[in-house]
Amino acid sequence: MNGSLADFVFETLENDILSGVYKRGDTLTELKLCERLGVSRTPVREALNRLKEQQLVAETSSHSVVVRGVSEQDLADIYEIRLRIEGYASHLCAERITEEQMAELREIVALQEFYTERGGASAIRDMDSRFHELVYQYCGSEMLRATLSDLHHKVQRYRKLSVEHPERARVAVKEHADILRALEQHDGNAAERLTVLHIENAKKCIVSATGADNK
Amino acid sequence: MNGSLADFVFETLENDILSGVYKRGDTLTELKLCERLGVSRTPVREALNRLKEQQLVAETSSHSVVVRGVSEQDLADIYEIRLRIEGYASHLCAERITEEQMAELREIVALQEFYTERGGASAIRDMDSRFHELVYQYCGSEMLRATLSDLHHKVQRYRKLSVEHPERARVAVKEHADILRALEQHDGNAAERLTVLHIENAKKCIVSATGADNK
DNA sequence: TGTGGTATACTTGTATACAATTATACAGAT
DNA sequence: ATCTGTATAATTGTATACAAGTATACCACA
Repeated sequence: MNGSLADFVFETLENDILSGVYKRGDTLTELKLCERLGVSRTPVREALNRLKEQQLVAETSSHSVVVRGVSEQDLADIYEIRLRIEGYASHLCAERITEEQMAELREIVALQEFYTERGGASAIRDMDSRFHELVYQYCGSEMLRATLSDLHHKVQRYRKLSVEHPERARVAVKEHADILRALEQHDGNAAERLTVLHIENAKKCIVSATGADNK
Repeated sequence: MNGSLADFVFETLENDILSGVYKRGDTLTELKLCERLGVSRTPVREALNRLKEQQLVAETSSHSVVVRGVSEQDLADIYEIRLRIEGYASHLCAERITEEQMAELREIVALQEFYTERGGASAIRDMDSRFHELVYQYCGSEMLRATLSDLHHKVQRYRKLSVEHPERARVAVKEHADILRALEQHDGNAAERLTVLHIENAKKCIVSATGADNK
């Protein structure tokens, strides 16, 4: 482990919340967490504050912290938001991306193809995440990057728990390759259209897997 | 003052950053802030962490905190994002809003009209904020609420510093009244269209005022 | 049995002490 | 003069002590 204790506590609690160790409505008290994790209150407080910012926990009127989690409805809502802005990010990215940055993206997609053939769920997820994060980064809008990164991160955490869909993985990597080509040609419209399609498909897959629905 | 010291420190630093007391690139050290504000490191650390989450400061590789602020480019980017999702929020709101919630919104718009006639820049801004925040809340999507609230808050902080535009205030309140009517009739499409228009106009105004541009 | 009040324990907010890491300044060598 | 190594100072990470507020349990009383 390399990061700070606050990072460690944050990641532990994040996992515990998303994997159901703590259920929605449970209340977290600093001292009990200290005892369980073997650290002092300072890193625990920092972790709790970060969880608050990320909406994974909420604060009651009397300053106690209760678990909120990410509901299936949240997940559906996140996709609805991404549908409306992630295409724009790809559009900007196509207009602004440099050759050096393109090389990085190509590398990621190649690796993703490799792991999809070879099998390796966590590596596939990693490559998937990195592809999206790089597009967010190279779109040149820091606000867009921060917003999308936050939403994407929430989905990733959720997906980590669900069973992977090998068929979806194969299609997803192909969709990434399509987007890559559009970025390569600096074709903003195509990149946007293909990205929206990609999100729509991802949404369908995860919504049918979890049973969440927006209607 | 009612909130915690951490709140106080956060608000103070937020204002100081946006009003130029601290300029982009300045490095903030905990101890100096403690001395200046007369509090201990604990609330200062919490405030700095919140500023990090909000991208108002950034952390260097060696854990020191440097001011980032909200650039005019950030502002333009925020409007581009809001253009793409705030209409959706209004659409959902129109479909889901209750009569009780409508009453609240009516009250806000009435007050905004009152202050616009009477003059009172800060009250007008307050009502404007509250109108938008209520729509975010009543759209029923917590993810959308959190995302838009964050973006809107960033803009508000920025606007607090710029000179008010009396003409724009008059038009804005009229646009709110139009949106209100669409919500009243549960007409999602109209609410969406009018909201996009509202954001477009707000963007034009603030972009021309600050000189920021997206092209 | 139910209600109100008080003492107690619990929990969070804040300050501070200590440890570990990182930056700075200065002396000596080349 | 510049570079390098080391000692020192500055800064952050973590733990803990103390204060203030909040909830809880228990008892007296109606």
